[in-house]
Amino acid sequence: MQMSQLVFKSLRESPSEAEAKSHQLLLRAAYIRRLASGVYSYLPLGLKVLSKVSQIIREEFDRVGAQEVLLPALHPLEIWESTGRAEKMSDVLIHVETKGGSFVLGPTHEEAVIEAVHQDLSSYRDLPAIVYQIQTKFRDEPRSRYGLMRTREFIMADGYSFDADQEGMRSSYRKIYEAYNNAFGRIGIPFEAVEADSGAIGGDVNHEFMSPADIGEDHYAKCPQCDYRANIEAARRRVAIPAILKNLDELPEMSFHYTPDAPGVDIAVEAITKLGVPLTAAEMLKCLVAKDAAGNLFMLLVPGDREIRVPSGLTLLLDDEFEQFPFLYKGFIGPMSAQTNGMSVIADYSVAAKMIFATGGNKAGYHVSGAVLGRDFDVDEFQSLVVVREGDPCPNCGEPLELVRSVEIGHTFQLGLAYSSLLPQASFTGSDGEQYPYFMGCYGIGVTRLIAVIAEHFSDEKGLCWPVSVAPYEVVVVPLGASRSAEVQDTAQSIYNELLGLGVETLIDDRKLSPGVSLADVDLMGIPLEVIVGSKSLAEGCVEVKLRSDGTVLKVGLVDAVSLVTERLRKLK
RNA sequence: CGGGAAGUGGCGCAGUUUGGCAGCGCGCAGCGUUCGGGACGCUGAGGCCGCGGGUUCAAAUCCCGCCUUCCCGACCA
Repeated sequence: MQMSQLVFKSLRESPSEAEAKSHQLLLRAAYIRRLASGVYSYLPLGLKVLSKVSQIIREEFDRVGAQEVLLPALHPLEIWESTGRAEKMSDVLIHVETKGGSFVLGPTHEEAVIEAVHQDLSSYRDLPAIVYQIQTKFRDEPRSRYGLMRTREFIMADGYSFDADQEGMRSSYRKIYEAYNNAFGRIGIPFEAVEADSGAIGGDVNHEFMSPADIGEDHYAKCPQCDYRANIEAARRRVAIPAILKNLDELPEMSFHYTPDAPGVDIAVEAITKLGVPLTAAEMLKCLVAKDAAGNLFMLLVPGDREIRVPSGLTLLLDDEFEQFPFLYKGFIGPMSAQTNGMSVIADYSVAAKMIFATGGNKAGYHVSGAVLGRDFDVDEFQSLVVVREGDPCPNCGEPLELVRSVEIGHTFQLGLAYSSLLPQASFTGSDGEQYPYFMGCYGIGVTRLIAVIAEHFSDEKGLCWPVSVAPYEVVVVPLGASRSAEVQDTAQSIYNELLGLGVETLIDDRKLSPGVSLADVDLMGIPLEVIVGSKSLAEGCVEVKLRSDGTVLKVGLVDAVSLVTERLRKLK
């Protein structure tokens, strides 16, 4: 490709809207252009990268036996109503009214894929099957940001597996897990698979693939000692529970304190301390009330200095929901007699370790101190209920955990029967002639987000710096002063032709520009290998081969130039 | 949805305080001189100053309303 023909013009300064490095560079080097907030066009260079990333993912899906399909982006509203997700995911759904009825733009494709394949997977003989697509998704993000990082329209590679039983599902899951590791490995970015929370999609075991990055919006806990890795939303910590519990008889009585204007933990601690009972936030019991889908109430107990991690399946009560329960005094809730009021009590393990707490008095304006586990309140179940912090003990080995800022680039779910149990058509006939629901899995890679992550990771002060696996071109030939020197012109042209002839994806900067501009543009663009042809080195019978990633330049004789380039390319791959 | 900042030629910005010819740098077009790391001279094109209303002899500038964009937070398969 001749750069004079390429739809490309670099920007010397980045548009003020761009904050993240990847966003700035992708705009400056003419890979993408913004159409609206969180909506981007891919220019020729951007599309080349997108195609390469997609192709790697495609090959790895294919390698484990998944079959590519293409599902619609436009979904009849009814299929979303059929699983209740028109309601559940209403925040992100973009609605489209047409002469033919109400539609939504697909943010994900569980319903659509079932509609697409269930006729063809109607017998146990048809299973297992994995299909995938690489397609545009639409989500009405409340806050798109960081260029391709979080957008309202983005491309995802999403796979769906269909199995006859749980063991089959696990086996399909392992295949995709492997495919993901291979795909991210080929691209060459750092990543780790971590245990994850299943969130709104629901289901059983799942993993997130995280890539550490400064612009990451997620954190995961990592144990430096063992292989424990978990998303902050799923991470647990170890709590040591003393073997000998305190003797109840020797403990102080529970006493009430009048703390009228002290609903939160911090001000309650202050108020109670002022009343002559010194206290820290850690000695306070934070009591939150949540409900499950069936409307059952749960009281969740964590130490006052910790943030709660709400178990999946539960949601905290909203303000107006509190009013439905006269025994709940918001800001003054305590665990005493929770069971009598129909609540199950779930406490963090650390509650069992400490046993004595100050907490809400279950009366407006009152707190208590000296509430003792097993005497003044009871716990139905202990769990790890707090959001882990840097330094918390690893649940496996007890070493202090580290928190890593990262970007979610992929997610794999074992859905089990979560969707197939809701949709009668999501079933097959077993060998006994009965109908059974599919055991499903679903898997997603944010392809366009990946581009942002790659750009973020592979860039320096000069610009982008793509790994060969996804670079828009492998080599760029840069003649310096070609308009003044027929020799430079001819040499560059013949190297270019020769590389093209060998099937190397090559670009030549045939624009009539001064050398500084040309070299700066080419660096900004981030092509892995630059072949610089100038009169100075030509006088010695040489050209220069520059490795963009580390800036090293190798002078090489004319006759060896092409073979050196192809050899270096081979090494880089 | 809450808090903050900003919208002036393709990009970056000044001008708004104190109303009075719409400017600068980059980019773009032409000519010439340059030429191994974003060169220079001359000439030129390109603007509904986000949109709508109001005040005024006069509005980029003051007032009211709206829209858009970005940042922080809430949210997030």
